[in-house]
Amino acid sequence: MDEQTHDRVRDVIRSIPAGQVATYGDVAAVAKAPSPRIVGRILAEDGHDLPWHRVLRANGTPAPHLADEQLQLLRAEGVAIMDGKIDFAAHRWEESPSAHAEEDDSQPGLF
DNA sequence: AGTATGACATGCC
DNA sequence: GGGCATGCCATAC
Repeated sequence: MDEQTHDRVRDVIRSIPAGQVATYGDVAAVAKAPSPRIVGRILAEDGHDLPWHRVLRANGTPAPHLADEQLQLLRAEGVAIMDGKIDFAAHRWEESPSAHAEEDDSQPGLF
């Protein structure tokens, strides 16, 4: 598996500031993951150390089993919850790939 | 070794 | 608005 993608996804999620949220698709896009599914899988595998609660679905609603924890954690960070759903318009994390811009092509040391 | 599934997203009908 | 199919990778059986 690609450690780079794996690491990038974790890095991106860690880059999400408190009080803001992002969708799997956004994280996948910023982390340059081949598919948003990878993001969900990485969270399930190695996301225990990451603010996984800041990652939501495109609908603004987390997974059914996690939704309860999600909403509480997010609300604790100051996120506005609209009837069990996150207010995207108010807390959508601005994908700033350039902000942490790692090398994308790069063969480190191969230059 | 192959099939099914999972913290998903997107396109089409 | 809801259901079906596809892309992708790892784990479980």
